[in-house]
Amino acid sequence: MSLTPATQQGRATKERIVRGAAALIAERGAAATSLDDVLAATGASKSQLYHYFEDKHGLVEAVVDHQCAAVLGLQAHALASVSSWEDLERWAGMMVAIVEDHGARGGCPIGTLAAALSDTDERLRTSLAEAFRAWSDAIRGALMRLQANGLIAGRADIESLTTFTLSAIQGGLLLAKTSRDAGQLRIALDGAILQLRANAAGRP
Amino acid sequence: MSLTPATQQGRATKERIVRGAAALIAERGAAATSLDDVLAATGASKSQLYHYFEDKHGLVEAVVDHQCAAVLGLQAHALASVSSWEDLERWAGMMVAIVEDHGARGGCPIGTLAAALSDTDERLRTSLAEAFRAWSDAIRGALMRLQANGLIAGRADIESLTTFTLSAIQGGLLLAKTSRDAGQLRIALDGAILQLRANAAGRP
DNA sequence: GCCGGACTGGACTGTCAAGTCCAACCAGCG
DNA sequence: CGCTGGTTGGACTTGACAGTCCAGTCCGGC
Repeated sequence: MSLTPATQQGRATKERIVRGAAALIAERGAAATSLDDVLAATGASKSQLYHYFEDKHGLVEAVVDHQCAAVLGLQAHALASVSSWEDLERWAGMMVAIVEDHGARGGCPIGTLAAALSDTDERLRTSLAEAFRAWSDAIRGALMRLQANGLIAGRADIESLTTFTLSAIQGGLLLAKTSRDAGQLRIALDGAILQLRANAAGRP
Repeated sequence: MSLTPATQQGRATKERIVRGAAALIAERGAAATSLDDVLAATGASKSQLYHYFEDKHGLVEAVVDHQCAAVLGLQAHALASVSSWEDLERWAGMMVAIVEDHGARGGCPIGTLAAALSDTDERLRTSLAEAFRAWSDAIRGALMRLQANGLIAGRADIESLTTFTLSAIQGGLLLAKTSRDAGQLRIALDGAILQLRANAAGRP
């Protein structure tokens, strides 16, 4: 259980620690990130860290929540404006561009955390599972909008298509990061979109 | 660079250490596995470990190679016997069954290692990327067999379908492990197969 | 001004894990 | 038998890291 800061200053400090820790953990993993590393990177002191977080585990929890919120914020926003095939292509292009900009390193922060922490900590696993569920919700929303616009057939199994799309995203990100080639993500997303289009409503 | 044992006894010892370490690392991750844990689990001593491996990093390399070989052996074998849609369905069923048997924990050993180590160590990243490439080869082989049997159209883009299939596998495994629900893998694989069937050769 | 609580700096401690070292052990072989 | 080289047991050293503690500082309210 982490303490909620009472002052503006305290909030800033806690925020700074979480952001710094999130950056370090994203690039080297939670286990390989020491508290001293976080302290050095953020210019905070031991007592500040332990003032706001129970222990290292508490910090990691905060980082997980932070990353989930960040990724979901971006995805929910981007997917919320999808209501045509062109929009969907644009969204896919954005995903690939982001990965390319990072030199195809890191992949999806949530995916990486999920792979590493799901088997280690039950509480974190459920947080991550929840994040994937929320991401699914955003995708489902977009698909239903396409359906409402008559682009996807009414009888299509939206639920399965949603899960399938998310798995293509995650798998594509993992392959891209491992092979350092954003093209793998491109192929995975194109494949997923092709699948969606296969469910296109027939001409009226 | 790890030393190759000169005697039968030495070979057995090294093998025992790698297998034990692989099991521990698969369930808790490389960073969370101490050498003492490995020693305790295998009944080996410090000097044995350092006799056969340079250091911990060397052991992890050996474990990565071992896991890649194990998974690929299984996959290459299972995919080599695929030459009809029924075979492919059977293969998918096997994958889901394996995951279910493990209580949807752990996911793909290669995928988990890739997520954790790709950003940490370049040598390991290339090993993992190589493993994915070999896995792709096995998938491509199966698809080309389907194509040769007239089940997939000659003009289909086998290369993209291969990458797409692998990304569905990995994404499905990650979602399954995070949500502790093998059904997510089932959906991902069904989706991939549906996509392949969409490329079915037209009736002659 | 001054009191109390939120916040901060940083020294300190205990634990644990990586890696070293050496004294053995156990073949096979001359 | 005694030597040699591969192998083994386990104590020991060293360093890093999580977590503790206390002496403060800062700031709003009275």
